[in-house]
Amino acid sequence: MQSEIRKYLEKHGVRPSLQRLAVMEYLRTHRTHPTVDEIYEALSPQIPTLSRTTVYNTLNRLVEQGAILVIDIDKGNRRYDGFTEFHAHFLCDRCGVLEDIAVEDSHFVGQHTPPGAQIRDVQLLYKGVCAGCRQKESKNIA
Amino acid sequence: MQSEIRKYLEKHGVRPSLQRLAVMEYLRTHRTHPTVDEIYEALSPQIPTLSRTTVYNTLNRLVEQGAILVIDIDKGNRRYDGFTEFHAHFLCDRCGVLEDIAVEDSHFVGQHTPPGAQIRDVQLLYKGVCAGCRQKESKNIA
DNA sequence: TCTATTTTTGTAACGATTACAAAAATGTAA
DNA sequence: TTACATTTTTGTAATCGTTACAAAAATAGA
Repeated sequence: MQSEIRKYLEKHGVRPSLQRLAVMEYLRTHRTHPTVDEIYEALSPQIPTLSRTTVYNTLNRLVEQGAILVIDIDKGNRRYDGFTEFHAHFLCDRCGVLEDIAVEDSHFVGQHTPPGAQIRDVQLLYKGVCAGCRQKESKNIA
Repeated sequence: MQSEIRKYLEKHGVRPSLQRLAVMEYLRTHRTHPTVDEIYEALSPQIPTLSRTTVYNTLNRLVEQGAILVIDIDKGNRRYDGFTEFHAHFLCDRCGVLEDIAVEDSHFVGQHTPPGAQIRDVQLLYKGVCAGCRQKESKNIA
């Protein structure tokens, strides 16, 4: 596990420090698209000296090097995705859960390019209300 | 023109005050996906007493009522879109320009819904470098 | 070991957005 | 019209995620 993460970082030109390994491994083992604070809180017990700034720095570096993706949704906190293969996301407006959606990419990638432009990234986001929140709301009304 | 904007607001349950009409009309006549500040600066000459807070309030209200869309891209400022029919966007990483892209919506809307969820909005964003910025960069290198 | 470079850390600053309360505008009823 | 209630606007202060910065710690190379 750890050695795979190490190779993954090196492949993307990121030196595998303790903190970077921990952040990268967290993203690879938690497909919840966590925020900076969620990552910081989760890793603090293991790395008591960890600083929030380090988490910010690390994530920014990983994004620059193409090792992870940023997802900017709604207001507030940025979220991160350790898996860069093309896939869509579903965001629940109510509880904020953000899920992966498998999508055939042929309809998106390489399509709809403005003349002369070069596309580097395609983001497809579905927004709405998840099954759980719909159930809660229907109970409240009834 | 003005009366159409007025009808549009009323259709969405928003009372057509002077400020709201101005913001809504600005979005319908400038398809540049402006930021709060761009809207504020543009309308200040016409409405000298205009407050930035009013622009924020108005935009939030319009979004709530489904009259306009928010686009959260990268870090920094939120951008607004006065046209709610489905279309994709292209964002230039370099100059920040955000353009509409006409897209056949059959591949997206109503597709890929997680079980039990209700979809309200679909956002498709292409990121890359626009024709103009590519040209500038190739000149700098040569 | 010694030295240069990179990384981490904590604090302070920044900036977009929101909270809040007062002032202004608008609507309604007599 | 007047009086009163409601909505909207406005300006300031607060909030909060993120970044800037400089010192401390860790790491790499000779």
